[in-house]
Amino acid sequence: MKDKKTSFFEDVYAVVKLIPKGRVTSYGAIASYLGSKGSARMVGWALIASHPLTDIPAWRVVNRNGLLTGKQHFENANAMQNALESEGLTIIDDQIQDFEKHFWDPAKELL
DNA sequence: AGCTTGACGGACT
DNA sequence: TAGTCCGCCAAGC
Repeated sequence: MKDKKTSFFEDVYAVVKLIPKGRVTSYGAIASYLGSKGSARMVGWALIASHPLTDIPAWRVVNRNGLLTGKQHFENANAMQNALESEGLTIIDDQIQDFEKHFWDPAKELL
């Protein structure tokens, strides 16, 4: 469709919504899956716009270090960590433990 | 119309 | 190994 209005955002939302419970992914992984690898910032920017949507489990998206860098953008920084722990994850000092074990790569899992 | 910032990531020193 | 710089793309000022 010429209406390529398919904003980078909508694409990000679709992937984030597909993240299974108890799993997490990184901005770069999503960006790479979308084809805009290198523009991980855009993914984060899109998630900011996803705030009012509340249908986007943005808390399942962290940086490649498994660090909750974006918790600051949530209404309550504790909400992000709490949500992840509620899904069976362990977070210490805003860092996900065994992050690689819970890592969910759309380019592989979603494929 | 141009500069700065920003939920990142990778490369370089 | 750790610290620093540059690059990506869009929005705000």
